[in-house]
Amino acid sequence: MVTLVDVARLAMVTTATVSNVINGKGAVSEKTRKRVEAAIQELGYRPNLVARGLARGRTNMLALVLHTLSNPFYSEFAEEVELIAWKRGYHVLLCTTLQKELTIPGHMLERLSSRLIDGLLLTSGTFSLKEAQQAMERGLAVVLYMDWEGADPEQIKQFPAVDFDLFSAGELAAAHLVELGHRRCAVILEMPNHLRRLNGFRAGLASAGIELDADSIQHCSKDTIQQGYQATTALLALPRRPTAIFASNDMLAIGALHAITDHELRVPDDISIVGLDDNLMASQVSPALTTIALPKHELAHIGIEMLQQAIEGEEPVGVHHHRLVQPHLVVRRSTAPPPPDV
Amino acid sequence: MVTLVDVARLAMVTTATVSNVINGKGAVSEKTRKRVEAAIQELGYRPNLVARGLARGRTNMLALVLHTLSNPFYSEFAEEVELIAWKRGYHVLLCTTLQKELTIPGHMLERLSSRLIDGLLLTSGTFSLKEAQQAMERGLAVVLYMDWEGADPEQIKQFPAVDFDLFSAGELAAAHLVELGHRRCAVILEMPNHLRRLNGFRAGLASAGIELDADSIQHCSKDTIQQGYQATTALLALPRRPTAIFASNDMLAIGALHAITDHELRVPDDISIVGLDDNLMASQVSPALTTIALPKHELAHIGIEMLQQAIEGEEPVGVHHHRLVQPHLVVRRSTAPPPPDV
DNA sequence: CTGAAAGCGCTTACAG
DNA sequence: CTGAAAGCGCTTACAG
Repeated sequence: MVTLVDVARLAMVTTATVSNVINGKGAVSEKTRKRVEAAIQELGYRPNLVARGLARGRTNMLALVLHTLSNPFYSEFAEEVELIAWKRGYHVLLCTTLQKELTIPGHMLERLSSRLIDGLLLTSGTFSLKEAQQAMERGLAVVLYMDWEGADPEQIKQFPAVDFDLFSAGELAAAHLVELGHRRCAVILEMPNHLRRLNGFRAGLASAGIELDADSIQHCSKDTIQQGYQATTALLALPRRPTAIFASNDMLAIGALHAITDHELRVPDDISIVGLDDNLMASQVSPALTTIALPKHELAHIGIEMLQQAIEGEEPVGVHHHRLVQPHLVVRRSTAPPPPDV
Repeated sequence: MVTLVDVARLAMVTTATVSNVINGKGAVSEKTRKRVEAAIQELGYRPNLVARGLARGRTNMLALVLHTLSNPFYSEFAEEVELIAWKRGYHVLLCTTLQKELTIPGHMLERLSSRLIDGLLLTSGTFSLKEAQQAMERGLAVVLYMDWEGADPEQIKQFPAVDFDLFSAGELAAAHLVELGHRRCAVILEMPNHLRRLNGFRAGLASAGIELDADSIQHCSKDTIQQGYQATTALLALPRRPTAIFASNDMLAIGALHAITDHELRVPDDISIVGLDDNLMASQVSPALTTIALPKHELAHIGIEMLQQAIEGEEPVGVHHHRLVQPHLVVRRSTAPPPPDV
């Protein structure tokens, strides 16, 4: 292994100087800089990042903590995060918590707080805020990503956080359906996590004077096609069938699509569907799904930016601002005006 | 930050002894061990993994290099890898190459070869074997994961490698359809990557005396629902419509499902479908997909085991064995005997 | 502009 | 069984 010392020796300077040219700091004369660079080239020198990490007290690694990667939403998001982090010179450690729940809680956090990483990107459903607090106390920068609405607002304030404006997402869905002329709308949603979406949807309908019946709200426990299928089957059995369904997630919406088709009804002719998320499958199913797109790239970007600020200590402690990313409507083929005969 | 020195001071021993009790090596008397453990508890000491990494020349981190996470197959696999690595005390760095193709090739590999990680899990479609070779020369352990069949066999031999037996997967699909009584079969597959699956399928049919017509093979360039839809649409337009379709991937199979349904035909009454992969969606679509399951867990497990051996230098250089993981048939509702009137 | 030196927090032979 | 010491490969004030 060729080290700084080897380079220094060949270039006939001290390691401090080599370090300076590599990091572009300190004043180095043009002449010795050239000499050092030549030596680096000749020896094929690559800095040892572990040694650098120890000396600097910073490793340029982040951990992304997710519940699971088996939901397209999260895996697309993870890929996005990794790309953005990469561009800024960070590596990202992947941490998935779902399958590990049986092991000692906190064990994971301990390993992560052992100076290996500079910061933590935390999505909800993984660690508790109390655990996050502990991580911060051990000197880790922490940013909250997504869906922490259920938590105590006082605690949330302790952290920088980014999220989608999901209330607004619900409103957008309602506005679209109202504009098409629907009045009998139903909702299938994952509870309790998707409450904001429901509230937004309800508010959107309300502003057009439409109410949402209690029996036209179907709860699911997971964001799967299957649960969407079942929930929709229940809706189709209603005495007054809805003309439009808002699904709080694209997976649920796809399940709704299947259920409706299997019941010999047509989307959007008989029933319209609006999803939420705009995952990769949304545009591929048939008919392509009208959905509320959540700009993952933007969320990932802002989150990493905030984390970087926290790492560099620019963030005034205890006064963390929270940011919301705005969703937007993507109209495809699963929505249309309600059938005339209803 | 509390360090080894602090612990040593409190326990009134030297750092070597503290290190020994933490790592459970060297003989330490029961009495001092207790004292050291008490000191660790009292101070809340956590070893600095970066310092340890530098001293040991090993970081207990792996990198998983994937083309993308946006295919459920890969994201499920990644989650599996992370879990297994975790249990063995490794962290995994996520590296996705798809969106980075425009940046300088090899740049990524350079960063990864900077002593940050002990080993590389490489799937195909990411780095070239030449680049992998360079990584090995820089002292990185490398294991090849999946789908390297297109590469030069002489080069492959340089690496330990695991893969699914995809020829056998194709055979299984054929055997199942033959057993149900199908004789007019079609294939949709991603080319050129899925050649082994096709060959296996063909061989399976051949052993029952059935041939595969050239026009009943549809190529796709990507594993997406949409491409499966289009390929199937083409098959449905054939003068002699097939009674069964083998899709080389579940996403394609799901696309086939949609296409058939949209053409007012029924699965499996009119046409049977067999997928390949058994991703999370396979059981959720309607009808649930009969498919050839690729045991990802087993592949992940073996791969990490091989990598660990390579890291620990137990693997004799240049004599790497390759392992194949056997797939199996999962029968669900998308296959049935062919319709009687055909 | 360059060098000599201490330090980051561990581990690992080697004495005793 | 325990200690004294060197070493892992960098970075960072501080002199000069």
